[in-house]
Order: sequence, then C-alpha cells, then structure tokens
Amino acid sequence: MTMPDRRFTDRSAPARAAILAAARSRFAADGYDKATIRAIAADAGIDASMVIRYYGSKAELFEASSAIDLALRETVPTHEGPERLAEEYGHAFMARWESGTNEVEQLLIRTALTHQDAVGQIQRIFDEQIKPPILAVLGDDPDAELRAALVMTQTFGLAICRYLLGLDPIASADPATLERAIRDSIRTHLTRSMRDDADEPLPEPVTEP
Amino acid sequence: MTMPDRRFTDRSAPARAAILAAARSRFAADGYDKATIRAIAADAGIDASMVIRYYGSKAELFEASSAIDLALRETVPTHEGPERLAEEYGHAFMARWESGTNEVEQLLIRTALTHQDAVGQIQRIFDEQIKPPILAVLGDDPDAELRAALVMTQTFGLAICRYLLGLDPIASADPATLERAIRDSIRTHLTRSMRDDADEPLPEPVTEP
DNA sequence: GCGATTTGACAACAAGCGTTGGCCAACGAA
DNA sequence: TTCGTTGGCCAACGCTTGTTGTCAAATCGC
Repeated sequence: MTMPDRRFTDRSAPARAAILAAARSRFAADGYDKATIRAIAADAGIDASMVIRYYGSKAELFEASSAIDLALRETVPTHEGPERLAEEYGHAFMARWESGTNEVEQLLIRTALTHQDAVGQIQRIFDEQIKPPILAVLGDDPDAELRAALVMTQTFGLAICRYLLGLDPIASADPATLERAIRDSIRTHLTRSMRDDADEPLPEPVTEP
Repeated sequence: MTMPDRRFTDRSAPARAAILAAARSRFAADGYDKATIRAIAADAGIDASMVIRYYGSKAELFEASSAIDLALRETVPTHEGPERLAEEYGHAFMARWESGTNEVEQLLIRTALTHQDAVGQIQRIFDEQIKPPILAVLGDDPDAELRAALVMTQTFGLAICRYLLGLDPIASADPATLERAIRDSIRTHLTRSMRDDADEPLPEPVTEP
C-alpha cells in the first residue's frame, strides 16, 4: 500500500533516492499542486517519466514522501507528570522545527489544507505517535485525549504561523522565548481544570434518549 | 486595486453577487487551485467567461472574495485587563467559527499555505484588526506584540484542526469546553511571565558589535 | 564474449486550466 | 420604432499538467 509492488535493481537506488528527496523538498516548499513532477524530476536531475516509472503516479510519490516516524515515545519522560511533559514536549518541538529537518511535517500540513489524503495521514500520526505518550503521562484523566488534541492545536498553530507562513512577529521571535511560551501553553492544556469553573452550574449528565 | 476599474450597470448586479458568493464558498471549501473558474461559474449559474469579464482574472476574483472586516475593535472590552480580554476573545472566536459564517477566514487560511498573496493579507489583518485591541488592553507591556501573536497561533491552530481539517477529537469536541480551553490558553499567553523563569540566569544585554 | 534486461531521454498524448473573441438577445434612451 | 450598449453563451486558443510509449545506451547474468 505504501510502496509500489514493482521491484527495481540496486543500480537505480540513487536515482530513486534523489527523486524522493527532491519530492520531499518540493512538496514541503510548494505544496502538492505547485510541486509538479517535472520540477521534482529536474531537481533530481532525471526525466519526469522516470518518476512515474519508479513511483507509479504522483499520488503514490506523495504517499512515499510522507512516511514519518516522530520517535517521540522514548524522548518523553515516563511518569514524571504533565509539568515535565510540557517542558520536554515544548523543547522537542522547537528543536525539531528549528533544526529545519522536518520536511515531512511541513509537506503534510501544507498539503492537508487542500488534499484530504494528507488529513488522514495527520490523523493517524496523531493517534499513533503523538497521543499515546501523552495519554501515558496523563494516566486516568478522563479528558486526556482532548488535552492531547489541544496540545496539538497549539503546536500546529505555532508551526504554521512561524515556519510555514512566516507571520511577524512570530517568525522573527527568539526561539528560546517561543519555547517557554508554548511550554506554558502546553502546560495549561495538560493541567488546567477541565470542568467549567465559570458562573454556570454543571450540566447534569443526560443519557441519550 | 481591490475592485476592477470597469463599471457595470445595476442589471448585472445579481449575477456579480452570485459569482462572488460562489467564489467565496468554493475558495473556502476547495482552496485556490481546485476552485476552478468553471466550477464557480457553474455554482453561480453563469458562464465562466462572465467571471473574467466582471472580475478581470482569477487572482482579482480571489482578491475581491477575501475582503473582510473582523470588527473586533468594539466587541473587545476597553480596559478591563487581560483576563477579561481572554474571556471575550475566546467567546468571540468560538461564536464566529461555530456560526459557520466565516468563509473569508477559511478561504484565507486554506489558500495561505500555497499562495503567498494570502499570507500578506493575513499579516495585514493581524496588524490592523487583531493586534491593536490586544495592544490597547496590554498597555505598556513590552512583549505585547509577541503576546498578541501567540494568541494568534493558538486560535489559528484550533481553527485549522477543528474547522478546516476536522481532526478528532478536536472536531467532535463540545464547543463550550473548547471555548474554556482556548480562553485559558489565551490567558496564559497574555499574562504569563515573559522573562525566563528557568534555571539559567538572565543573559546580559549585548550591544551589537 | 553475448543476450536479456534495466535505465534513461525524448516526444507525444489527452485532459484540464485561465482566458479571449465573436455572436445573438435583451435592454435603455431617443 | 430604432440604434447603441450591455448581458450572456458558445467555441476556441495557448498553456501546463500527469502520464504513456518508443527507442538507444548502459548494465548484468551467463
């Protein structure tokens, strides 16, 4: 499903790798539509027809380009509580995005707004790679899943505004300052009281009629 | 610059309005590229050539479709402090997006990831419509601009995850719960100590060499 | 060494795009 | 009515896209 069934010799491995690297860069920088196969092929120093031969179609090439393993499971502290998790998560996020070696994330987000396939992939990444470590730390918190999703909204928003859109003054802000800011925001999402603290009384739970 | 110089009679006003409405919907739902002029024209019940005649080009049609006035200046409380601002802002945001009458915002965000023109428009909206009321409330806080931008990252992230991508469990969450969550997140961004509170000492200010 | 297979480039295809020009009907002013 | 203008549809252009077929050269198995 992920890789095409066709098999090729090792001789073409460098070419296929070059195509994949060029595809990742183009998809991340230009989005799915503007990243034409001809442009990708030119970056890889090869003819456009070879891209199709090796990867079947543009959609399959994109699928191959968007494989990712965030590998956050080990970096997250085991059971030191949400405060420590917020710190570690904020740091891991900033380190990864500041390093610039995150073409796959960029490519997925940039494409998701216009191509539904990428949305499913993001959902899967959240479910399989982002949510579990947070759930592990949050323990039996009934709102753990929602908290994890809220954390995602914050990191998503920062990533898009700073790295994808380049909006000021977020784009020109100091990374360390930003790291503290989202660390505190994440902590808020992970630790704040979920049940309403406002004037209105608790709505009594209603069984579906 | 916004409207083409050509003038038309009132007789074609309904047609032009229908085109604009269809364009907004299509741009918001499909993005710039997949929202073809032919599709927009079909939605408006008119020929594609008329779209060009009335609006000059697809780019100009998009420009005309993306005019917006958030009108948040008055809804925001004048000088009751950041806590109250967070409350009001969170409520205004959720109310606007839950009502579904926000095609322009959707269209701008969805297009910004792939078309630089929309980015400039978002930057302008932030500078002219979002930032000023926040600055007014924050007073002489030296980090007021950054705080405003951080608030934007949070609202952006939530809007994208819930309304544009439909990621679970954010998309299926209760609006009231969500409103409380982003209200607290906004409050964090507006009120938290900006200078580092960690173990490392304050870096001494250095004059550029 | 030789034959089979793979690599790669070139050209070309069909489809879809934004856009243009031409033509007719409907309308408004005289 | 009559004439000039506007609204609208149709057909077509030029262009780019993903994709396919063909064919020479390079490579590998024997």
